[in-house]
Amino acid sequence: MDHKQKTEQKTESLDFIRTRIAEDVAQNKNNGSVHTRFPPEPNGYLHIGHAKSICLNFGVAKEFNGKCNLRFDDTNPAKEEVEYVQSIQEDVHWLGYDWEDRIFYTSGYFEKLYEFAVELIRKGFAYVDSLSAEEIREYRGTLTEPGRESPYRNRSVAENLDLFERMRAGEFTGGTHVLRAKIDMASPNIVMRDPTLYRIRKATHHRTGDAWCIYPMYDFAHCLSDAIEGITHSLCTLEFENNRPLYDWVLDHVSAPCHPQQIEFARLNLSYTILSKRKLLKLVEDGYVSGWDDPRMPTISGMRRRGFTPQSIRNFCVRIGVAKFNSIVDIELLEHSIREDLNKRAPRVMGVLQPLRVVIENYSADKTEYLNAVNNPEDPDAGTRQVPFSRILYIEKEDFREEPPKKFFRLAPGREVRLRYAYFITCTDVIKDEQGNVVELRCTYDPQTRGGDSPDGRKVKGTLHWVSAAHAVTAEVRLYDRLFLKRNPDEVNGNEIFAVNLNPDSLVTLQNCRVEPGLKNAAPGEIFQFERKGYFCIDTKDSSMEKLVVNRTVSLRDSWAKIEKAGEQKEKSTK
RNA sequence: UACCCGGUGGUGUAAUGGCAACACAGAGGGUUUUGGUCCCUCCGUUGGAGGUUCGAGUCCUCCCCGGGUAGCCA
Repeated sequence: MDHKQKTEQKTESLDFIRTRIAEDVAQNKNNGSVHTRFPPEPNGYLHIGHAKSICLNFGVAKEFNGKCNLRFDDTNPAKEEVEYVQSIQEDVHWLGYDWEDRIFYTSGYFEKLYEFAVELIRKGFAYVDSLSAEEIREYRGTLTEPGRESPYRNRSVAENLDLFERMRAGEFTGGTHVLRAKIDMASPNIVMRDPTLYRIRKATHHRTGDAWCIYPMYDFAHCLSDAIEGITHSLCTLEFENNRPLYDWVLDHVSAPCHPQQIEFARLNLSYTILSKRKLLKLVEDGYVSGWDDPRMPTISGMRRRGFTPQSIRNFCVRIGVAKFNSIVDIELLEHSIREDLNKRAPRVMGVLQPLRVVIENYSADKTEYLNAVNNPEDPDAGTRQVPFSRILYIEKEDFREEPPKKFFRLAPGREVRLRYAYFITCTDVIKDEQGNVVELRCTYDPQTRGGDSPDGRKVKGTLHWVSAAHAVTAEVRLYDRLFLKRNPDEVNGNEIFAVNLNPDSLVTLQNCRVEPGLKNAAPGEIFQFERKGYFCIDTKDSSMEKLVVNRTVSLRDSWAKIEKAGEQKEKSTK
């Protein structure tokens, strides 16, 4: 095989959905066009699981020169709210996708759907049932036994038409009648045992108000909405697999404008994370988090506030792939995706989270120098900045150990380290309070090492970040961590609920952090790397000119923490 | 236990009858003024048993295991 053949064969591999769509296009199905849709129900905020679906639907459309619609699947007035339809639009846009003028609502099709229902009745494929909900359940049979036909199943077309019209007119109270498809009560697929198509719901709809009191069920509305919009490929999650025969049945029994192909894929599961709208709502309602946009939430709005970038989420969605296997993706992959993106784009600054005072004894008290610091070693175009240095500094508490363990390269009594972009300093004395806590370090600096290099070529193993006490800005820093302690938060004993697995330390707030003076003018939402600590962003809700509030998006990888942990475990096992 | 859908390293995805690939995680090493980044090495013969074939993760049969489905939710 020559080189050319090799590179030609090395085409990007397609997932099973794209493979299938590519085949359809190759066979000129739908005249070779591709049209998808993202159809959220506006009953909650979008989360990272929805991002997978958004990236898939909008991504597929773009790759095949097609279009993707945004459609609100709003057929249940009891659960849906305008707040959600607004947040959903904001989130999809923020992720970087555009539906142009193609924003639709299933509720916008209510009249057409009604007509399709009438068509079904006329053809003898639907009937009004007057059994109660409980009776319908009893008649349905079980997973292993066939169902029984409703005594109302053989009403005449005229009677069905009349009843359905009166249902619409509001003559009946909720629960007294439903419209059902006439399919097969003995079907091994329970979905096909005369599924309900319409139910009476005397509730105000967020868009249609009180214009309707009958609302179509998902199985009836969804396939027809797809057909009305000329969708070619209707991508949905695995739990609708059993519903596909019904999707096809409805389209085959009315004069639908086209027949989209439903394809199911596995929804996203993330370790240490809950992705169920019902449970996320519970976290919000019961006050476990501050709201849908709490930075610990896996919602798009929460992740945005936490400091995630749209690019990182899109990259993540590409990496996880699309398949039919129910799997759990490691949260580490998401963390890697955001670190990777932020590493390239986040300006570096120095911020001390837990300040320890350091006095440079041989440095003049009335002197301030401005030292040159690189803004981003990954991006030469990011330039440099000047950071002030003076006699009194803060360093990170954890960067000093009175009795340094093996492999600890940071500051200790008598030891010399480098202050980043500044000088080598040597610890000469340790000041403690009455309780024995270290409250201040006395150090000397070597004027020859300005900028961080020694003319005599001597090496130091540690480089510490620092800020000048007189120039620093005080900030509140919110350290966010995983919301749950267990890989699978649903794993509980007896009748406990998932909330028992909440991580009590998912938010640690530090009040007296000191950051470089340049951050005073940072705008809400701006992202930074605090060198050696992690990626942070200015909180968009609580930060102000008076009080800087900074969120930790994700820590840097910390190989010292690993070494230390391994050392501790080694000690444990030898004891 | 009726029907439907799945099983490839610790995790997630590739390989479309022809040398099991990529990423994450983990371990080890190198570079380094971030214990970051970057670079290198190591870590699976595809749930099991048969069969077809020159050749099987891929096709066939049986078995085992996992998920979904009994809303007037989506």
